[in-house]
Amino acid sequence: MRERLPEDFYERDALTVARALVGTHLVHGDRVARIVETEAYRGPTDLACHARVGVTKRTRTLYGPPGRAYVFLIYGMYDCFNVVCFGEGKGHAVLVRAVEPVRGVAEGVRSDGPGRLTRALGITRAHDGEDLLGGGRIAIAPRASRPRIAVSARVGVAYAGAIAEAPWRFFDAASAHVSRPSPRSIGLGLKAKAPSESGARRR
DNA sequence: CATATGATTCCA
DNA sequence: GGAATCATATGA
Repeated sequence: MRERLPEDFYERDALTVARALVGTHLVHGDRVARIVETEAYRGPTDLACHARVGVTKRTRTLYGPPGRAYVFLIYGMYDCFNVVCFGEGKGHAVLVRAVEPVRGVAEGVRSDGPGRLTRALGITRAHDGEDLLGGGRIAIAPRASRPRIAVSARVGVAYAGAIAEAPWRFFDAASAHVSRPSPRSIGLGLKAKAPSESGARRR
């Protein structure tokens, strides 16, 4: 069996884990793919995170122990794969948004995008709560080398307000399998301004 | 019980 | 630009 990331890898803030996961390998059975894009979701105070509604049937896994898969259905038709992190009760998780096929994925099958990658790897809601640390079907193996990592705001969470602009998305700057082209490189200090959000709102 | 909506993708 | 499609959350 391939080496797995240890428990303490996941026992850190989602922001740290999200960055560290870029370049690692996601394994499901004989299918292997390299993670090239992630996003951090940081618990109840993060208005884009499912943890904002507290512990419910759906968020039970999210609020559970680190190192487990949190898989949920989105838009009635796609499964999103996340890794629970930080600590039990924290509600932190990292969404894997894109992978590049390494082995066992049919030619021509796309795996850029959270819905596409679960389909390509055969991951479904049936895997929700699976332990990634033990001998389960899904594993994450350490990366061999450190990719050049770019940063941007998260995708598809505009409803969450100002926190949607936080630079909590990480991706391999050299990968051709990222779910969408590098937005502006906000990693270089040039931050795009959201006109509607600037002067108007205050809470 | 009724209704709104989303960490998306695909098609026109 | 808009539809597809359904579990979850929220309010009556």
